[in-house]
Amino acid sequence: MDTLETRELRYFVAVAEELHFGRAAERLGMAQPPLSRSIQQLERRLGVRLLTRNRRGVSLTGAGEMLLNEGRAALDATTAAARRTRRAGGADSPGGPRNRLVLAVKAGASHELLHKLLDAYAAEPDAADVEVLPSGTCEQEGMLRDGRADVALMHAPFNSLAGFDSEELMTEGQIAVLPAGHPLAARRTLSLADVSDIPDLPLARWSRHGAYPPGPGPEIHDQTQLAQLIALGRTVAVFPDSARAWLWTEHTAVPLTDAPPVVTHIAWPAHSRSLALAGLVRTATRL
Amino acid sequence: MDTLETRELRYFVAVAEELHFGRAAERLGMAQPPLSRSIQQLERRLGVRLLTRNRRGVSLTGAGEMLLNEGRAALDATTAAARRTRRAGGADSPGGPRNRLVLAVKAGASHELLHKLLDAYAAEPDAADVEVLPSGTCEQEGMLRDGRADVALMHAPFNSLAGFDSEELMTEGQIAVLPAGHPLAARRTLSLADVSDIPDLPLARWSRHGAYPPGPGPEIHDQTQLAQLIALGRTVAVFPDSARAWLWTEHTAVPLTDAPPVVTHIAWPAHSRSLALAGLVRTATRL
DNA sequence: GTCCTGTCATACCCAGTGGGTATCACCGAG
DNA sequence: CTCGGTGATACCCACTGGGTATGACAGGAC
Repeated sequence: MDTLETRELRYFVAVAEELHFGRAAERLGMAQPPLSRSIQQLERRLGVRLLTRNRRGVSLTGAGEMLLNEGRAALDATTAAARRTRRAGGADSPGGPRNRLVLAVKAGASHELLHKLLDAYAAEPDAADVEVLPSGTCEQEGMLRDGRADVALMHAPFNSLAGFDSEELMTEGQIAVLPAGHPLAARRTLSLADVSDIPDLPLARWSRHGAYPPGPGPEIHDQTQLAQLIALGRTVAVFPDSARAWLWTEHTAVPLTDAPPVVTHIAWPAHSRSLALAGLVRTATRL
Repeated sequence: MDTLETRELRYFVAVAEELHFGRAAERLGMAQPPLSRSIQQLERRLGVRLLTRNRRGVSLTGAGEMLLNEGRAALDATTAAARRTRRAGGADSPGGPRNRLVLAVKAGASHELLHKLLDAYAAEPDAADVEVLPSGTCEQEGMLRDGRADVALMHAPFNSLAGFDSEELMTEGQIAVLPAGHPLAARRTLSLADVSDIPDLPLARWSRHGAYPPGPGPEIHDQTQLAQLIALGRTVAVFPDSARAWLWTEHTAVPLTDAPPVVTHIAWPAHSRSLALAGLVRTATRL
């Protein structure tokens, strides 16, 4: 009577994202009429109009925006439940596979902390198997939310820790990475203003969801590309201190005086009760 | 194929909580056989054993524990989606009802901050209607999670802020509330050790989920009861400073030197995107 | 051992409904 | 006006979620 079914949420989110019943139905692998009817039933049961069907397409009402947002969260929680349950399965038989723990880390982030963590944890008695899952730019949050990962290394202020439990692991300053020959590379320190506005070295633009923000800088989608472009003297980048580990000889690192410090946290879903996770966190905070 | 339905989660959580198919079925308002079958289907689809059916009853496997925990979170998120969407409905027509915002507060907590907040927010242009929802001991978390509330005033370290976004509003010390005539009431300050072990004034035991922790103190379930018992010289209590507002003449408040400070936060679900909520939070942080 | 009891699983049936196809009603663009 | 494209309606069917009756099995009483 008043309990929303997962299917209904999936349908509504599809329609709300596409703002088009036909495309949404196609995405869902079904025909358009039953989808229309389903959404109507949903609106009736909630007693709320979710969409305004005007000539030429559909738009969201306030309640629709709310359901899109809350529904995504609920769907994530549901798929997370399925994923984590599957992952926990089979770990019951005493001689069987051990618990597994999926740790999401930013691809290309400092390996030093990660290595120390994994080594220290593996030495613990009853340690679970840790699978390291490299994630794209700031994708750790989504991975924790929908259960692809159980725990993540996050970097404030780039990742938002909102909605997770976390412990602080490390704080570091930031550096500008410049082509070795560039005049600014001779400076002992720089400010953000210095590097954000170098005429011949525009800041690179990272790919976000397949699109690029506007600007003069080159378009990149991975760190190697960026390193290459810096080495070629085409751009400059700002990184946490620990990025020094992968610099090339063609690169020069200069500390930034006014860049916000980068704080690495270990974060996990607040409701988690996994013993293996607790062990990993304990190990991490002791490092 | 791999998407868990809300119904399945509800069924499984019921069985996992009751550890008994018959009682779970009764609670769900259905017969036992379809429930059994449903759980079997769920196990097949997840490819994981969730329950061990041994002689005389049922127990949870590791995967079952995981699904109980994650499933509860998912169910909460789903009912929250429904509740919040219903609440947001009807606020679209320009002359219609305004947005409503449900604020959960600890029943009996300081009204001063709350009053200031409500007054200041009501003065804002485009302020939503704020419905204040008094909640039992530490129940604000559940209310935020399942959508009965949109935002809450929480008091660290009693409430856990894990899983929510929050802003700090106020910090206060704690006081011991003693019967006015008691010898210790003459002291200028006390320590926690002083009040936790007064032979003639055992600390009261709050009702939690209908049960009481063991101990010598009287059993209580609301603040008035407690005030009464203190006034009668039967017990002592520890409260935040702001509790001074409701003390009786038969009560004496003595500051505690070593009690952890109580920090009042305003907290909300991390994924929330409500404008009304943002306004309330903005008002609160400006107080 | 034989009951009896309490538990979950199986067998079978039925109705409700989710999904499909065909079609309509509507609106804006030419 | 017609046409293309949208969402809604009408109608049908198969599937499956739920019900009842019953089975299988383990413990406890004796």
